[in-house]
Amino acid sequence: MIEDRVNVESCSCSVIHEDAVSRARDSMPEEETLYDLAELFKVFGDTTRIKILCALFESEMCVCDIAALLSMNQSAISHQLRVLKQARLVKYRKEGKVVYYSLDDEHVKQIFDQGLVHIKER
Amino acid sequence: MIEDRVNVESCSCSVIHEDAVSRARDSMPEEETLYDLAELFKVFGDTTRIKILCALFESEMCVCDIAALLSMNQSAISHQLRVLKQARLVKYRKEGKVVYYSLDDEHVKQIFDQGLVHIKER
DNA sequence: TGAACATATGCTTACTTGTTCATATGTTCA
DNA sequence: TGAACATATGAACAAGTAAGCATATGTTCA
Repeated sequence: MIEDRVNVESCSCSVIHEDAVSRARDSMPEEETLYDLAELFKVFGDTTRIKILCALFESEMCVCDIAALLSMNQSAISHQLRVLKQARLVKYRKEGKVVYYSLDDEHVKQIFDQGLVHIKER
Repeated sequence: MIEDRVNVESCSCSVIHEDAVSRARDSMPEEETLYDLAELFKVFGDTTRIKILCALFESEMCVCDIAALLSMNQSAISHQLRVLKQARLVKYRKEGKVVYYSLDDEHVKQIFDQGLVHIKER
């Protein structure tokens, strides 16, 4: 062996701690899981959506209510509710022409609260 | 009163459930808190950063190790570590020219795990 | 001191994303 | 049926962002 350090393509530098790297590689969840996880947190990563979730902690609400609460137009809220719905963070029920949104899941609040704990300390 | 429904500016529709809206308004954390929370989750909302955090669950690592592990170049990792550092999710120690990064906080894993629980069910 | 190396950073580019506007869908009620 | 209304959605635009390149900083060691 001419080189005893492994050069990985698209990385200009060499592995310093082989053991740590391979342990990390072994413990790493599969690609898809990590992707889904990032997608989930991405949904939490917007002020409008955070506010919507926060509002729904209190009670179910229709689109108009949320729009009024946040002083935003109905379309913007509707678009964001779609994102939340796709992430299975909210569910809805229809009553005539009114659509009521509520939390789909108890984890939502737990994730939210864990985040709060982090930003609150210091 | 000619109108008994409140029309809020920049919202084309009217409040349907006054009580729910005002309750939500009262329970809503202050603007800054919600903003910070969204910023925090935004940091979790990227596959590269998720992978970096995941690697650091196992042990501290230097920039080159992480770059090799993720098959990405050193610059990209360094940029992302900066973001993680600013969000106080990772800390670092220097040993000569090598910089070792590790988790700053126990919440990181708890937030991570809560997210995992959500995506794993169904 | 100077070469080698680990890391950081400014700039640029390609891509993503939140919001708005206009309009479509679907429901109620006179 | 048709007007009024709640919601959804497609297109367009502006703002934000991740990654790469080039280079700067700072450390070690001969």
